[in-house]
Amino acid sequence: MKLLPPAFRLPVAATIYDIAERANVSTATVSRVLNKPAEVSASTRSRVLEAAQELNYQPHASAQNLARQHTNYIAVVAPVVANYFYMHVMRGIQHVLADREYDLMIHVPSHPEDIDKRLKSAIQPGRSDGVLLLSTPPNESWADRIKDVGRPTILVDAYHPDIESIAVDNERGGYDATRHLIDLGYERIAHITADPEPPPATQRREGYERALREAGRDIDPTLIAASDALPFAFAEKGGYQAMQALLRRQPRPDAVFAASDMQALGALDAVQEAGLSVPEDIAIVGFDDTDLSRFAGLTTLRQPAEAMGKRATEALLRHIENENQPVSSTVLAPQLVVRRTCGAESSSVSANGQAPNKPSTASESTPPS
Amino acid sequence: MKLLPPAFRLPVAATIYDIAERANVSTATVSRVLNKPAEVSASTRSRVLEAAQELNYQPHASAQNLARQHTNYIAVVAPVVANYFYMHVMRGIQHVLADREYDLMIHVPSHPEDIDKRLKSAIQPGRSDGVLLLSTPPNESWADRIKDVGRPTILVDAYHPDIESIAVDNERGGYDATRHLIDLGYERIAHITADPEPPPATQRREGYERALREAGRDIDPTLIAASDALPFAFAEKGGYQAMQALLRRQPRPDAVFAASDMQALGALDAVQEAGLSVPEDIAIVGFDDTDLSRFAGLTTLRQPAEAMGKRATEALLRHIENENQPVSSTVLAPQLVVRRTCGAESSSVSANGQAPNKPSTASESTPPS
DNA sequence: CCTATACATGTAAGCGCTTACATAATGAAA
DNA sequence: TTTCATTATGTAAGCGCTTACATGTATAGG
Repeated sequence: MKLLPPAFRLPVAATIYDIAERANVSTATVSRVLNKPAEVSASTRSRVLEAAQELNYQPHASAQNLARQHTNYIAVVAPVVANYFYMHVMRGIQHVLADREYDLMIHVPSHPEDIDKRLKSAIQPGRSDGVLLLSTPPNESWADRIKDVGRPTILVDAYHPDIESIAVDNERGGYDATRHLIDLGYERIAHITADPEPPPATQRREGYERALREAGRDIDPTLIAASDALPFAFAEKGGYQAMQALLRRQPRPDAVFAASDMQALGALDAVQEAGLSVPEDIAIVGFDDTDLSRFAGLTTLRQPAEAMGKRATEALLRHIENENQPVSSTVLAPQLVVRRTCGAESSSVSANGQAPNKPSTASESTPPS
Repeated sequence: MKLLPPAFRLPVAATIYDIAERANVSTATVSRVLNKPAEVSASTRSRVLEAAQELNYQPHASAQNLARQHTNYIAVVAPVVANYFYMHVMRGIQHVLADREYDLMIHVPSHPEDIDKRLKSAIQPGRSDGVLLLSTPPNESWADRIKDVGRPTILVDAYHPDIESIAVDNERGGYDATRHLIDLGYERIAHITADPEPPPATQRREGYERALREAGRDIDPTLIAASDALPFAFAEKGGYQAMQALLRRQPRPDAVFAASDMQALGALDAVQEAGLSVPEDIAIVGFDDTDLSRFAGLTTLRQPAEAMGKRATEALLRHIENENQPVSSTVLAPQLVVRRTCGAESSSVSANGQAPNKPSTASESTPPS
């Protein structure tokens, strides 16, 4: 080991070769004491450990990944980062990964065309051991690709028959939301969705329509407003614009079910800006139940985001760690959270608008694949 | 290439060897067409490309990382995921990374003792090309370690003389918040912090104290409430508990400056729960300006989180891509955002509690290091 | 026609680690 | 003492890619 003055010593990390030399053993032995210490005698083990200590050794992750044929990385692709729903899903993911030796890699497309690039990256060989696709339903071509590559993959808030998935029952949520509004006596119930309409939005709309039909009402297409889905379908701005359109209808709707909380919040803004009040003039129900909704007093359908993240990650690890798990798709029931904006203000509501806990209606099913 | 029936073909990815064989060239040539296509003749280039196409080739990331001696990964370590401030910082990071070929790795400690493990992982050889430390001030030992390892590192919302950093002027923010309350005529201005107190909280408290002193008032230690910092110092629960304590003081404080918006929101809850109202009985000012605050009508000091993420990432890339950048530390001025909870309701306020845009007081300085 | 030059491709040595297999050393059984 | 396990260690071949260098081939200049 030739010494150079500190200023000129490049910060080049020690390798197992350095340790081997210093401890007078082969690199194989070094590797063994680091990975399966039981297989090496106590005396050389301590000699090696000491050398490693002195050299401040840290294994080179890429080299390990290459040699071991796995990375201990989990890739997640999500449409956006700064969003309450994904944030909570991430918390769930992070929660189960905390005790395990996996690191999290996150891929977020910067625009819709970027999705392909991100997906490709996520399933690229040597990049991750498994991938979590949040609100990113794969088309057939991608589904094939995923199966071909054989990289364990779980869909969250999306569905495909051949890939394990976990999602909320969106149709039911849409139904429950609308039904709630009907029961409260609203007459002209509008709906806010996005265009193009992501699959979950479609299902929510279908639930909305079913509730209306079941109540013997016609579906008035002029009461369904689809806002521009870019950059993110469920964003606040879309709800704001869609609501503005709805306010121009004659007669005006007296209630709105928005496909997301962010849209609902945008709608709320638009209503108030028009000098009307919620829920007196127009009632609003959202979908998601982000923290924001609590503060805004939004009535909404709760998606158990954190739980979804947790369960998805557990499923993913199961697939990574034992081959040949059957693929299952589980659907969670969303839960109606009644707050201020629907005008159902019957029971007392706590300071922050949180409704008293309703009996849980959550249920789930894991249909055979 | 021996063919097996599909069911038995393990999904083993094609390598450059497969391509080389199929295109009748050496692996060096394959690598060249993939990386520096200009150096190879058009005819063999297309032959290779075709073979790659047919084999559905994707390079093995770990192998590339090992051979190239860099990963194109950026590691970020943040104390929590599900938090509005970090979410926005992340958005900034993601935004600048979008066009570049870097992927994001995120490390979040599951509890305070876990930080070491995460930091170690973040700077481990072969794991990232650079690291962003959010609200994670390194102690001396870690600072040394980081310098030794030579991995480019940027501190966000933290400071260390030897490491590039970007943060808001917390002392000034604390001063401005308190000053605002003083100017509005409040007499007994309390403060909510955390215990142990993270450095930014200390600075905010110092600003609070300076404003008080400057106004010729005494600092009443019974008006400074420090809540339990776990699991996350700036969390809602802490503010709630601290506020409960403050409400027991005689005479009661008539205003509170909380070290974070989440704490402020918790405090707001506590006040309302006690049957008092904001701002009539007690005024509240927070720090951060998350979206939550907008909906809650919270007066607060805005930290430009997204901009911080952006600039930190740009700085990081600068360090990664050209050696020997000088280390600089930049501090941004926080900006007072007046809303409902401080009782300054002079000007009209838009529907969601957003104050009309004040002239920006933002400024910044980049002291020589 | 010979040589110098440029360009295209191949050879092989890494990058830092893991691991199957071979070898050596030790002690117990015969 | 010889033999056979058993255990500890070393040897070397990968993992899949990149790249310095060597070699080969075509082209232009003399």
